[in-house]
Amino acid sequence: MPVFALVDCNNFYVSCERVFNPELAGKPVIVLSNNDGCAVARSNEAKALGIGMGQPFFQIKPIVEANGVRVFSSNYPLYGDMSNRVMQTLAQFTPAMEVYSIDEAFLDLTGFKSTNLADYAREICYTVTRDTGIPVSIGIAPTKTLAKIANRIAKKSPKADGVLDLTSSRYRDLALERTPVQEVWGIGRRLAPFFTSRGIKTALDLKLAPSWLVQQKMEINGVRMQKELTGEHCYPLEDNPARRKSVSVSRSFRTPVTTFDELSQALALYISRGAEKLRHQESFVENITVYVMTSRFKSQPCYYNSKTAVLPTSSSDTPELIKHGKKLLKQIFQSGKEYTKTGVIFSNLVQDGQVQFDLFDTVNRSKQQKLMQAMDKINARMGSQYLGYAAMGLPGRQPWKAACNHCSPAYTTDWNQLMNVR
DNA sequence: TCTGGGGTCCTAGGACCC
DNA sequence: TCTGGGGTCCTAGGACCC
Repeated sequence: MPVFALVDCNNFYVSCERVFNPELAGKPVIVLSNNDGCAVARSNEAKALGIGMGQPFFQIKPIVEANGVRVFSSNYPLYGDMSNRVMQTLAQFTPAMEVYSIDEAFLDLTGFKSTNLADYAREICYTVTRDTGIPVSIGIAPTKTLAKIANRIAKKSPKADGVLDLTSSRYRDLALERTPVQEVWGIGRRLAPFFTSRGIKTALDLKLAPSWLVQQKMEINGVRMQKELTGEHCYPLEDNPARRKSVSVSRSFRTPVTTFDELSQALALYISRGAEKLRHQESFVENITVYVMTSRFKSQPCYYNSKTAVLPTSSSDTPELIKHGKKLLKQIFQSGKEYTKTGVIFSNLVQDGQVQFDLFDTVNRSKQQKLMQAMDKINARMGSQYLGYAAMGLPGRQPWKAACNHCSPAYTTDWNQLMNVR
């Protein structure tokens, strides 16, 4: 029987802020999404005040002000770096692991029979907190879906106190009974009402539900989910992450943008970020999609338009991609609209050596690549955007740039922002 | 006034081919 | 009057995840 341990950081972004700001302990804290839009991480104290996941900041402002909730803009360089530290610590405890997201990892504990798994998990929790400052919870089970459920209870139940082992089938059904169906991994906001309206309200109900019903609604994924709930594993540990199959970059604007020039500057910046990601994983893009949109929350209908181009020769060259992107943007830009967002999606990625060359290509591609390598090197050392293209507009003169009114310092990734200890 | 961003997988259906 | 069958490939859209 395989054994999976799902390790999940508690209120991860908030915990990262607390590491460098210990006076936040015990206080309500939230971290906002990009552009200071929504609450995407909440301390337990903030949850207790009724602040929901993904709630717009302007809606919760009264609660924030009345209770002295500490607010942070999201600081992804910091969270990314803290995540790496947590993952490195976890790697010491298992022969194989899958980094599932910025704050979660599946550990393969198959064959750790001689060990008391719950004790071992507590040791992991202790070590991660000691070495990184981040508190974690652990759920253990023979399938990933059950490990997710175990983790959720480990986090919530005072009795479990951060660790729950469901490898023995004895308490499994009890755990499933205590798990609302919408909390099951793979049941989202569409499927949940479908099942609850048919009397399938808990994970246990879902496990026992007629398989034809689940299969009819969810196809192959429903079959797998029911099997996983019974303890038969269908999803293996993916310990060798493949390259991304697509790369996208988009941001909401601080205030709506109306001119082509500003829209085009923002797009150029996002394309250059995306091209960096491509080069980082040594991919070249074949299909480039550009889109624009206006607000979804206004009385007039939202305008959304996108256009895709197939490049004659796949590329990861920033200026070349900007040129293509601008051409696409021209085709979908309509004046008189208040744009709130633009973005680029790179799809059909190929690797070096698979690039299909255009017979009539006149570009010196190896020279191009050397230039990009040099630029990436300089930016890695001097800070991103140290070298950029004029097409992005000048730093300090990009009024569309997202709001970040509550940002903490990049404590661990920028020499100029190290912590001062007095 | 103010509502995030980046991914994956799956399927249906159309285009096209023999 | 009456017009096949079986593939593949691609795309758009829908669902989910964090």
